[in-house]
Amino acid sequence: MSAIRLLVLGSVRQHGRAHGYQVRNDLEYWGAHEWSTAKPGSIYHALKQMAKQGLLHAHEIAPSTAGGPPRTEYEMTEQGTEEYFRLVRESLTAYDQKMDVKSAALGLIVDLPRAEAVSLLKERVRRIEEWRSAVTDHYVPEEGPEQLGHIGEIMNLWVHTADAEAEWTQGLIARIEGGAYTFSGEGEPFVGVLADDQENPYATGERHPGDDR
Amino acid sequence: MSAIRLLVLGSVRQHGRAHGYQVRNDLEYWGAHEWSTAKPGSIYHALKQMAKQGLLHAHEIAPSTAGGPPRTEYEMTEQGTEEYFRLVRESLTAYDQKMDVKSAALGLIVDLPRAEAVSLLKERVRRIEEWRSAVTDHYVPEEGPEQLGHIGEIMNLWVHTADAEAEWTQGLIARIEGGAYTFSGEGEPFVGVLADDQENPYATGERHPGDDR
DNA sequence: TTCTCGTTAGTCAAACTTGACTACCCGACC
DNA sequence: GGTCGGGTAGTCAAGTTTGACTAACGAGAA
Repeated sequence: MSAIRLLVLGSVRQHGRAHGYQVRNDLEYWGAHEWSTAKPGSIYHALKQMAKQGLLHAHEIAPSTAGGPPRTEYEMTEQGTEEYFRLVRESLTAYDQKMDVKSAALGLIVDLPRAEAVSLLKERVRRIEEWRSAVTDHYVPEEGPEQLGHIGEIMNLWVHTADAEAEWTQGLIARIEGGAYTFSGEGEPFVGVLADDQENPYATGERHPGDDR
Repeated sequence: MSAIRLLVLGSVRQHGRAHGYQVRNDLEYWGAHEWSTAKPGSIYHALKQMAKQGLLHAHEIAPSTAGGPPRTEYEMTEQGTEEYFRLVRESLTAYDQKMDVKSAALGLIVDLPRAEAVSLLKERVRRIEEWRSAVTDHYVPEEGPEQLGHIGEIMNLWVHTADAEAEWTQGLIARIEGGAYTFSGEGEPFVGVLADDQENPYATGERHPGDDR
């Protein structure tokens, strides 16, 4: 599953009520167009789809004074909030080496209480290690690893990547346990969206690092 | 871009001529259903699309004696071969942190001459380092990194991942330069596809490590 | 004999993604 | 006073992916 729903729900939730263009701007502000499928088409599609499924409630709104077509504003439903937290938790614990899901989950992690964030990350590390030993056990043929030829390098890369990520996650856990960042229920949350009147420093259309796709 | 075309072209090329089910089996043998979008629908779609675009040539064939519907066999065209090598080269050098493309490229790297493989991998390392410095330069705000809050961890993860991959790639380069594996033009190639009569040890439907998606 | 199961080979609708496009308004420039 | 660029808000067709489904045949069980 892609990170698009997670990102869109996260944005709508922080606004309370938002229209597509606002969400689109948030995601651009977060840099999400560079590491996920967050293009206009996907965002509007996700909004409509989730409205159809009852995760969001849609309101038709007259065109803004700034010009442009009439907008649709979306609000979280109870069901949407539940789904949002389910997705955040799942994305934090599931090891599936997809950059977009990882990055999105990391950006939204502070919507959880600190203790839960830590325990989910520990679960993630546990699963990475489980995955690692399953792979090394399963894909080493009885005739010895030479049988795999250069194909063995694929597994080698996976394992190396998994190790690097586990190590990094341990570091993150330590930082969070050490009191870094502001989590849910700990006072003024980190401002992760643009206010209505705030300009977006990244909405320039200019090339950014990571624009390699 | 996904890895599906690369994988399908790689499989057809090694067979000389192949029908969809054969390709599907190869990809399963390679484990590709676990780290890429290689499901039946995608495979057959890619074959048809590439036939339409002139990368493959399609032959209608009577049903096999083993039962089932009539098959279509595909053969590489000149254009398809060109596109295949373009894709392999591009996938080896472009740093876009997509597991599927990386794994596919690694599996097909021996279709290139050894010297070229090495120089493409060196180019890859160069690009990773370029990307790294672009990211660290660009995303550290003037007011100091604290301004980013927990969002900075996303960048932190990227950089850590990039470093791990660069290091691993250096290791691979060393192994290849040290004479490991058999590359194009070096005699009997590594057998990377299933012969017609060979059973597929992985086509069991059984759960494998990495089935986390 | 008939039934069911597994293998062979592929199709299809629904969902999602891509990239380009529309239409409106405002302010600046010439 | 016209028009040109840029911001606002979104649509659309074409391409891709997903997951479930079909249909034919052979082998072995009941």
